[in-house]
Amino acid sequence: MLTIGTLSKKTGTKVQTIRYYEQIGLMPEPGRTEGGQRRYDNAQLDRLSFIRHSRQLGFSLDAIRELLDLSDHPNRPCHEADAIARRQLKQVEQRMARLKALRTELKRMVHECSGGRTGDCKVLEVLRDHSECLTEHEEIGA
Amino acid sequence: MLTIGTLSKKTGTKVQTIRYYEQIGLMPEPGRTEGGQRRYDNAQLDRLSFIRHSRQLGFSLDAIRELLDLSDHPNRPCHEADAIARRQLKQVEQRMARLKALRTELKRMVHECSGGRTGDCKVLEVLRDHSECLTEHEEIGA
DNA sequence: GATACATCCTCTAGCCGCTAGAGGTTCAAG
DNA sequence: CTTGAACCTCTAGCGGCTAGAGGATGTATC
Repeated sequence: MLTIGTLSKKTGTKVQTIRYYEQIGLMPEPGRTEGGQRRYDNAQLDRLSFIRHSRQLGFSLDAIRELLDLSDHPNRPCHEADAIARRQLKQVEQRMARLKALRTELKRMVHECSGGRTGDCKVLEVLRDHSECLTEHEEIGA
Repeated sequence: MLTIGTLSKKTGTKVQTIRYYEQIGLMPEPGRTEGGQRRYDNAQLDRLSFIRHSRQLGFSLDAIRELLDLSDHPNRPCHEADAIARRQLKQVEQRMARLKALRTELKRMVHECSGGRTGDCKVLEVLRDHSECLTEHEEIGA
């Protein structure tokens, strides 16, 4: 049986985060000692590893909830899991495309800065005037 | 003089967001009508455009605060603005590198899914077992 | 058995950058 | 003078944690 601290170290998850996952129902309520401290078993270690690994791959907690559910039912068809992963892949690709455009613009800004006064600074000038940009980059979130 | 709604449309910023920027001191307090409604001038329109454009390029509100401050003092040397932009560029490049690794992994997962039962699903298998991954992808945030 | 002290507990509040909604007021057109 | 769109303030919520207060427990050592 593992304490929350041990689980924390083994999975690289902060103690508070583990408790948070329990609170939102992503991790099950573990057993407790007489004094009320949490004790975990290996199934729970595996579950947390799954969650963490999924987070590292960028899945949202909601997506992970679905994936865990699928993982808990090995006889269901797996196209749903596949769909979730494809969705995630698509998102990653969209974000990459956006970042690529941003990088281009930032590089140009930085290269053109001649190191004089802020009044003539190309960086600030570009920020002031979107029409100096080569690309559109409308979306802000994500 | 512009109403907040007009300013909103001109800059593509939601009304609440404009008020939020005022609240956190990023936008100055505008003039008011007798009845208490906000009225903006062109300087404020420019400022908001600057903010929005910077956001589109991924700058944090804190970074934008610095940039605005620099922009307000045209006689200072501009290496600070340059440094902020370089920092931002670096961040973008790091995020791109991370996303690239994620994309590789996700692609592999999706390609290897044979469409059977979840019990044999490659997607779920990879999530269960990090050692099946080709790349490390440790960081979660950002 | 006492003591020390690391780890655990719950609870609340905060981070970023907004966004939504309730409930009420003002402005401008007709 | 009435309508109704747009405005006002205020509070609370999103995701995904993170930090800290203030107190209880567990384990190793004497």
